[in-house]
Amino acid sequence: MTETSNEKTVREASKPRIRNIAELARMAGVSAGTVSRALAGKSLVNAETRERIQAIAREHGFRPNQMARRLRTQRTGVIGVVIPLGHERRQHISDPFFMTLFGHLADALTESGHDLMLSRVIPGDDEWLDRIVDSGMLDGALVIGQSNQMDAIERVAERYLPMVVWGSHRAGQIHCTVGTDNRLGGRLAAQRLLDQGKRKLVFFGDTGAPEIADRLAGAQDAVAACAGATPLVACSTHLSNEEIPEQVAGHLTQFAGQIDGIVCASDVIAMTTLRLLHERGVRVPQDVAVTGFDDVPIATQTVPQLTTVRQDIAGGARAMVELLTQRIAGVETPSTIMAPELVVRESA
Amino acid sequence: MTETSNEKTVREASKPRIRNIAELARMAGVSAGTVSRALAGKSLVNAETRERIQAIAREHGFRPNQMARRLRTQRTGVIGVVIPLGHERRQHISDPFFMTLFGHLADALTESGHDLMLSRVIPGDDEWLDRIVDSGMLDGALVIGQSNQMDAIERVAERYLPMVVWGSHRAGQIHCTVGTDNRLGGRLAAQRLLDQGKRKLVFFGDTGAPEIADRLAGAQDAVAACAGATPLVACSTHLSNEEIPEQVAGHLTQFAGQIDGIVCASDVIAMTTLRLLHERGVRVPQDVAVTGFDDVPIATQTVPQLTTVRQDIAGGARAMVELLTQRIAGVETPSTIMAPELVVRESA
DNA sequence: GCACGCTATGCAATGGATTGCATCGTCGGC
DNA sequence: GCCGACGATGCAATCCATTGCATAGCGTGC
Repeated sequence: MTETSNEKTVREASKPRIRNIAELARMAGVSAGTVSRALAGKSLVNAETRERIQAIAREHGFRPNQMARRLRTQRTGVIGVVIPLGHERRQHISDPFFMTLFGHLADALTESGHDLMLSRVIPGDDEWLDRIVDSGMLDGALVIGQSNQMDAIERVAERYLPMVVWGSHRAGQIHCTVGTDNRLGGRLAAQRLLDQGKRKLVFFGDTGAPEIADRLAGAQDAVAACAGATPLVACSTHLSNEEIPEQVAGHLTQFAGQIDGIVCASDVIAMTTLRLLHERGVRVPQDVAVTGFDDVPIATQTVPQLTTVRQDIAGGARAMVELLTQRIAGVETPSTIMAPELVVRESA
Repeated sequence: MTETSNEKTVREASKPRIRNIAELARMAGVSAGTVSRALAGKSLVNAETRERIQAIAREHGFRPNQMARRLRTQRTGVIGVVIPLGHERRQHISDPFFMTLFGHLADALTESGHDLMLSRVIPGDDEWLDRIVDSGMLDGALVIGQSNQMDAIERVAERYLPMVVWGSHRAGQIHCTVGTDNRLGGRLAAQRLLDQGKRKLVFFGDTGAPEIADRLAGAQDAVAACAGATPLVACSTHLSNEEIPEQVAGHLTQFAGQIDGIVCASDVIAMTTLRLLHERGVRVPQDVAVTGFDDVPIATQTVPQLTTVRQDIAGGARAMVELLTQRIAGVETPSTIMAPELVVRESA
């Protein structure tokens, strides 16, 4: 039954299917080597022969087996994009920042002729990244976010060159990162609130990830430098979509009436914060001003529109691919740190 | 220079690297075949020998070359996820619906032990899908959205069994789809507006994609069945994030004061609509009620929260993977159509 | 007319794991 | 003490495209 329906479906193309290069060679009356060269468009083959071979291939819809090709050439053309979900299992599915970066990476990789293989990992042991880079499937790896896996990443970087990581750069680290100056970004956000006359600020974010910790540090820098400002309070707020509303609501209740500015570690947190403030009848930005971080597309669609710190996600994606290409070629590239930019809209 | 830094980096592991199974076999004093069996955990090998071989492999961080394995076994364990960007080049990068589905697919595939290879294609010719499925890299393909590429998909489905498509099912079509009953969904949305006493409805969406066309048809069904309701007007609104605000703004200006309900083809369109209505001082839902479609996570974060038609995205993703698994095994599975569900929140 | 060079093509090794079949040794049964 | 059986392992074919080297054929220059 199974086989029947299978065969019925498989065999219906107009021309008999060509299985491999040798078969095509027989049909064309040449050797397999010549077919290989002809299909690769090499100039070593007579133009006429090449055309003939390509015509047959086209007619029968033949395409050389990629596995064999890759085994032989030792290059796969595949780049692994790895998302370590260190603490937040569900974070990235709906996280617009990650998805935006991912989309741009897909664009940049496609343009440079690479395929993209996605691995979402819940790091169980400390070998998860080793397994990926040693699979023999990849020409290189792009890691999105360090999560709490700095050690595992660092260890692999010691021996595996073609890897670029989105995240924070710490002094002395081996692995190559692309990322924003998060500390400066955090400072810009807090400074904006201070400039608007706000003095009682809180920070919403999960400082388990190094990027977020940097943003908090930057915000603290700004607040500490401002006479009359209450010391910045950090409220742990995870990045998972399910948890944000509850946690933010808790914070807002706790600090009701005692704060006038909120530095959010991401636009997603900010968006929820805006909605919950609205439900409580708090006016934004008059009563409480709010800043986001990332400047993802939805930041322009919130009510009120979000004042946020922009990361150049598209540029970062291009940089990651460019650096990776160099590393695949054997060049030991340095990290790239991009400047954040304050985008003033309505919420602060 | 390049080579130097490369060598320096490559050679730093504690143990000398094992290149292939034969080398490991020599070290263990057995044949390559035995090593292969031992690493695969097969019972044909003596338990003691197996342990010894595995120990050596672990110690040296050896993992068998996947290319060779796949070439030999003719199975790759890789599923291609294909996103045809028929008309809207930028749509999917930021489209939360797509990203949510994609995330769930990634989960489901990972759980079933598959790797995920992403292909974003701008269909240039009518061979784009052939190229993907004939690459010899994939055990199967999942196509997200039919876009305007029904013909290309249908043609490939005639000869290529292991493919499942997210989208609409049309009578007589060959390819296997998983999707929501979009017509019913459209009807539910419009009916909700009618039930709230709205009588002058418009539809925002791009009917170039079959799913959207179905939603419109469903909405029209409901409106046509309602005595006293003005015929539904369809306003073309593309799904790309850059175009939505402009187009929606145009529609709102055009119909200012003449409408009291908007059926949006997606939550993203609805979200922008909510913001623009707010800017114009139009109260939602009192003056104009708005419905979305999809029920993506951000639908709960809008102001006011979005009344929308829920698609079971997670369930759909699981269904796609399940069907694909069967098709890989040679079973000709039928399409799955899921029931939509109206989720009433605040906007209608 | 011969030697040399160039182009087009064939030949065969190569990449690395998998697996059916053959083989060897050992143990149990009678 | 011999034979059959079974467990463990080796051998070699196989998957399929790529590519360095060899060669055949033709043309040209002297």
